[in-house]
Amino acid sequence: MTPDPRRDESEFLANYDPRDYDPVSVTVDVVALTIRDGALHVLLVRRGNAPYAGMWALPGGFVQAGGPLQGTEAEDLPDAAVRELAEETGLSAKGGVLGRMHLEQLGTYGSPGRDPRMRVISVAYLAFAPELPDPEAGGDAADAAWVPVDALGLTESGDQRPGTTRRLAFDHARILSDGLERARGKLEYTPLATAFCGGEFTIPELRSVYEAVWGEELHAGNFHRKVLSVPGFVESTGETSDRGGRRGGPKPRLYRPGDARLLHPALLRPSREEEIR
Amino acid sequence: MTPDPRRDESEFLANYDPRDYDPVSVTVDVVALTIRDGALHVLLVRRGNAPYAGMWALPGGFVQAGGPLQGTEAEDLPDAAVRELAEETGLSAKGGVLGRMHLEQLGTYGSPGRDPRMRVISVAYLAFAPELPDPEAGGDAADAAWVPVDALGLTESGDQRPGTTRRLAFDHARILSDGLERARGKLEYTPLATAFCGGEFTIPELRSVYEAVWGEELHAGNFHRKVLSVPGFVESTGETSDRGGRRGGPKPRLYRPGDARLLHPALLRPSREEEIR
DNA sequence: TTATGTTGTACTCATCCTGAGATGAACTCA
DNA sequence: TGAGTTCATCTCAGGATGAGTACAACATAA
Repeated sequence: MTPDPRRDESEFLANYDPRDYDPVSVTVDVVALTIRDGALHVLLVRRGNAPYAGMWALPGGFVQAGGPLQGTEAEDLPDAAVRELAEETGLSAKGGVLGRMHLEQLGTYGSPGRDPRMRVISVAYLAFAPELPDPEAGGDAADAAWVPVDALGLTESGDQRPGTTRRLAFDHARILSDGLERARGKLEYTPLATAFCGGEFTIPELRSVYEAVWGEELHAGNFHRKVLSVPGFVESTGETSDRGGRRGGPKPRLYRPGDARLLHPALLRPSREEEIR
Repeated sequence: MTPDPRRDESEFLANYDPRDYDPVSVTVDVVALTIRDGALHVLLVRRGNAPYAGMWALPGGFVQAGGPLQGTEAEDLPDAAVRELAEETGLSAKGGVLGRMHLEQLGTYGSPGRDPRMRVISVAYLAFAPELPDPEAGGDAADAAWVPVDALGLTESGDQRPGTTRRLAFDHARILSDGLERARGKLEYTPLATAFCGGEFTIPELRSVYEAVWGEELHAGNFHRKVLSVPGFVESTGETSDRGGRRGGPKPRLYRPGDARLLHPALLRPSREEEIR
């Protein structure tokens, strides 16, 4: 049940006055992940003003509520996430890469006191992107960059280790930790690792995505067999890659994402044994 | 990044006026599931007033923002979920069953127009409860009841089949569908099925939980072997059940929930094959 | 050119997990 | 007493997995 049902609709609207209510702000924050140089990176912006001036934060901002006061259109939550991402990266929201990128809701963070100024409920989104250009600081940000997640010193409990230079504002260390754990899990039972690659990729490239997200090396032969045996994971293009920069070996074959939405059987990560309880 | 960082904190608070902003309301809705007579039930309340008067809805309501206008304490989101559940069931929130019940965030629903009155962002929670007494309609509800989910005619796309008598208000059919799918998945890789049982249970009782949630019969022998072989899923009490009502056979042994938080290896549901793409 | 090291792909093999069925003992009900 | 049901365990075949091996294709250095 959503708001107060004790008045009927027209009566409610006639009697409603926002001044009767304590204000709650709703924002979206985006955990945008990509692979650069074989390492997992997250998009961060640097805050120019208090609170948390100089610290880094996830890109995000207000959801446009829709109404007469600001004169904005009401905006759906995923649209707000893409808009905020576009404002920070300088990429176009609709036609470009951002429109085809994988985006899913991560969770909502609303503890009292998570923003020192006022009550803020933040809906976090998780995005998987292929390699994108360096962002241009825009909007409210003093700076914006793809940052290797290993450089943030995240602990399992959602904090940052003491001594980490890049500190995260608000509860964004927790949100990012949750996003990383979600990403690690998603790679197990969905084909979303292909969302980190471009339109075509080789099996070794796909393997390097898994290794970057999971943080451990995988057995090349078994990975190859597994990917090709799961129906709908990838489909062959018939071509071979001529990308340079490799240190030897035959030209790897090229593949496209398949049409499966779930991997069956799943690709379970080896380290899962230890973190069971 | 959360709100406007262009002013510092004290300046922001001095200049902040909620009348400058279009209002957004934040509610929590709860998908509370339990097993009754071997069938999966969800807690629903019947709306007494417009909009959607006479229709059924998930229990829920406003989050207390905290502030001078209503004079309420700021309330964390899970606390709001438990409070709303307590108001509908008549059970005590803190000490009783509701305090020990499994509760997790399901997702946030904020499409413009999902509430005809105003912009409402709803944070949905998912609860697994052991068998609870019939609820007493309280708070805003005209009626409250545990309803078999099969009687709601839910389709995979989150709608209700035409001809279903109990219609769900707002987008609650979608929220409930998402909650059911989450529950089905959770049973695969977590020991949360035990949250539907009381403190002690038999393997056949646990199996009936899986069968009710997954909607398919399981092989008794294989299920037994699997549950006992997964480390930390259940631990024996050494006792046997003397519960009546069974149609024959030896007295089953009693078990307690174990200390595992994840099932490894997982208990995969057989029907997963068909819904892969 | 040759030698060396690296990489992509394919194969083997022992082990584990799973699904399907069978068995026997314990219990209820007619 | 007999028939039917249920709990618990066992067997067996097939599939999936982890670890290792093999070899050709390629880059680079000697």
